[in-house]
Formats: sequence, structure tokens, C-alpha cells
Amino acid sequence: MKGRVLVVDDDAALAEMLGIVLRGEGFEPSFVSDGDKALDAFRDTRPDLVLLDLMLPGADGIDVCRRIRAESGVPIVMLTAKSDTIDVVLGLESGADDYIVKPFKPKELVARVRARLRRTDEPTPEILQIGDITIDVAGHSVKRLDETINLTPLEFDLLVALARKPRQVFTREVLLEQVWGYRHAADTRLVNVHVQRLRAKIEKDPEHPEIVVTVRGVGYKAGPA
Amino acid sequence: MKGRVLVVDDDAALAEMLGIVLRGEGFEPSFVSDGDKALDAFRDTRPDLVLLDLMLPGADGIDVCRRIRAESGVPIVMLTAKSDTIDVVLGLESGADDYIVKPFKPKELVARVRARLRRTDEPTPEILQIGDITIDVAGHSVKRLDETINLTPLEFDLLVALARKPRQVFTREVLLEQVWGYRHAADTRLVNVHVQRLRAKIEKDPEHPEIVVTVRGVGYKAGPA
DNA sequence: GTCGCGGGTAACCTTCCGATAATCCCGATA
DNA sequence: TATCGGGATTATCGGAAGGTTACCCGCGAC
Repeated sequence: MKGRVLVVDDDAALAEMLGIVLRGEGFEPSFVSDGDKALDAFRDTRPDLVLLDLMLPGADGIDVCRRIRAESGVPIVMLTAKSDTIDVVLGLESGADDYIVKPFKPKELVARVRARLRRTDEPTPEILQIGDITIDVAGHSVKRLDETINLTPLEFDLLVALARKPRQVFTREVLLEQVWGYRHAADTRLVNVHVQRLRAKIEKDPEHPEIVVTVRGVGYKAGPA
Repeated sequence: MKGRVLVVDDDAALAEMLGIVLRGEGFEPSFVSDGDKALDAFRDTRPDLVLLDLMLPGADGIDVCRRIRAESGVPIVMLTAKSDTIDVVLGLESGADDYIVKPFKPKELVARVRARLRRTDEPTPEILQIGDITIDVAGHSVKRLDETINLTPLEFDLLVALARKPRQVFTREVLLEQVWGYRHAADTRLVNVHVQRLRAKIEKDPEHPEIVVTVRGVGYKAGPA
């Protein structure tokens, strides 16, 4: 079973206890005490599960939870000081999968961690990033800085095809084959039309595209440079 | 101690014996003989432990085990006809917690069942939250801000299936398989109707759904964005 | 029996999307 | 500046996808 667990908590004594318990059960814990550093730590360690204290210095637990959830579907278990209903609701709304009220029995914690890990045999959801556009492939959702953008199925597929290999140029023929499934298409101008529609929705300034860029004489690519 | 035990076995004589033994020890057994019906029975009875025969008509034991494990951390004890190593390995890999080789002594079975139940420090109450809808899976209850909403079993299963992976899109085919158990269904419009009925009950404004959202050309998902 | 309820089937309506085609724009080159 | 080619833009139409409603069937309660 996978076992990397990131513990985000500023209580040193508690963190030490968690370390002993988790290691004893075969997990590999890593630790960070500051909310602001949690996201960096998450990116570095890519844990299989996050244990997150609600009360933190720096960014608070709910904020951290949302940020992690924005870029990963990793299981998140919240630690809360008391059974405050509001906290619980907020925690779940912000994307946590479970919560444990302090004080808790080590066995209970381990049981919940195991339970969460068991149902995460799927790889973490695929999130693509181009400029300030974020794409959640499994959720078929596209955002610019938390602002949801509505794309048609075709527009979405087109964007994903480009974004999966950023900076690589795709000819119209290749796009027609990958996105439309047309082989040996004669007329490729169809691509132009849909690139245009896509730009109208996702570009800040459609006159000067930064997400889907034209490479004259060749085709299109995602991102600059 | 909790004691609901679901027995999945097609051997009527064995099932009867198990029933007598389990009842005699204070458990509440329920029975299903067909692998295909096991998952439905599991969802209906919400047992505290599952006794699962490896050889079954319909879906086989390993398949059933995986499906149950996909939606619950309930302890699963396998019954195997002979000490076939491959079967044992497969069984444990598919998520079973223990196995017993037939023929076995009733006392041994009871001992293992007790051991497994002891180790289940109360199953984590699975609470799902989508918008202002709260779902208590074990309690089969759905609320909007302390207001109880009455759902039919099918509607409930549909909602839970979606809510277990918020923001992830499910195609109608997948929903038909997960919720209805239909495999390779031809006509998927059935899903539309029940999504519609579900929305009428749980959405504040069914015209503009926020809990169960359509993703055109793909399917449905729980929650926004 | 019959009443009510849950669930499946089907018909109809509405909305939306994607392909085609026609036109415009712009930059490069002579 | 005239011309040409590649790309951008816009309008329109047919069809597909989803929503909505009505009806039917089966089953359990009474």
C-alpha cells in the first residue's frame, strides 16, 4: 500500500506522536508546521495523503485545503480541536475527505488514514496548467484563476489535446485526427473556426492570444515560447 | 458489539450451518447466493462484516470483493474451497482482510469473525457534502441544512455515486453500471429521468442545478466547477 | 381486491453545438 | 501599391443531446 503522508501541524508534540504512530504502521510521514509552506511541501513530497490541522500559523487549514484541492485529488484528513459543526462543514466544503476531532486515539487515526488510502487506488486526477488557465481533465472543467469557463465538448477536447503537450506545435491535420477522429481530411479550415471560438472564451485578449498560439504556416500550440 | 454479517455463498447447506452458528454467537446474518446480487445486498443491509465464498455463480468472489472494497472499508473474510495459493493471493490483493479454508471448524470461523470486527474501531462515518447538501451514507439520510430530504433508494444510490467523487464527471454508462448494475446498457436515457427526479428533490432551483450538474456530451457530476 | 409508490419506457420539446461556406483581414513579396 | 496566400471572423442550418412530461407496470401495504 502507498504510504507517504504529509502532516501539516504546528503542535510539535502532536506531530512527534503522529510520526511515531504512522511510522509504526508502515507509513512514511513528512512534516511541515507552517500553513504557508504547506503547499510547497505538498508539491515537493507528492504525498498519498495529507493530515491537516485546522488551526495553523500562516494560511489556515481551510485555505491550505482548498489550495491543495485545486491542484490534486489527494485524500485530505482534517484535524480539528473540537467538534465545531461550522468548522466541519467548512472543512468538507473546502474539499477535505474526512475529519478527526482532537483528542483522538492513535488507532482511530490510523484506521481512518487506511480507509482513505484504500479507496485511492486511482492516480491523482490529471490537472493541466497553461498560463493562468487550469484544466481538470476528469472533471471536464476549465478555470481562469478560480473563474469557471464554459467550453463545449469539442472546444474542451481541442484545448486538452494542445495542453497535454505544451509548446509543441500541432498541424491542423494532426488535430483533425486526434480531436475529431478524421483521417486524411481534405479541408482543414474547420480547425481555424474552433480555435477562434476557443480563444474567444479562454484568452484575456483574443486579439493577442497567449494560451493557444498560431504558428504561421504550421499550426497551433499551447503556451508561449 | 455490532453484529450484522452478510454471507455470500451458493452452498445452501453451508449457508444454513453458518446461519445457526452466527446467530448462536449473537450475530445477525443475512444471506445472498448469487454474486451478481451481492453488491445490492451489501448496499441494502450495510453489514459490519462480509463472509464471501470465492466460487460463486454470477460474478465471482474476487470481483465481488473488489466492488465492495471500492465503496466501503468493511471487513471481508473469504471462504475458499481448498488452500489454493493463487486464490488466496488474489483474494487478499483484491482487498479481503482474511480467508478461511474449507472445511473449517465453526469455532474457528467465529473466532476470525470476532477478530476482524474487533479491529474495526467503528467504521468511519462517511459523510459527504455537496453544496449545502449533507449525506450520511451509513444512515441513508440526506439533508439540506438540517432539513431532511426523502429520497428513494435509487435516487440515494445515484446521489452517493456522484458525491463520492465530487467534481468528477460520470458518463451515463458508468452510472448505469455502478448504480443499477447494468453492464453494457444500450439505452442510457433512463439516467436522465432519474437525474431529473433527483434534482426536483435536492436542488434549490431545479432549473439551475448546483448539486448534480450536466456536462454536455459527457455525463453528470456532483458539485460545481 | 385496490391503493400508492417506485421505477422503467416512450414521446415530445427545447436548447445547443458543430460543420459549411462566404467574407474579411493582414502580412509578405514584387 | 497590387496581389496572393494563410488565417480570422461571421452567419446559418441541421441534427444531436438533454429536459420534461405522461403513462405503464410490478409490488407491497392495507
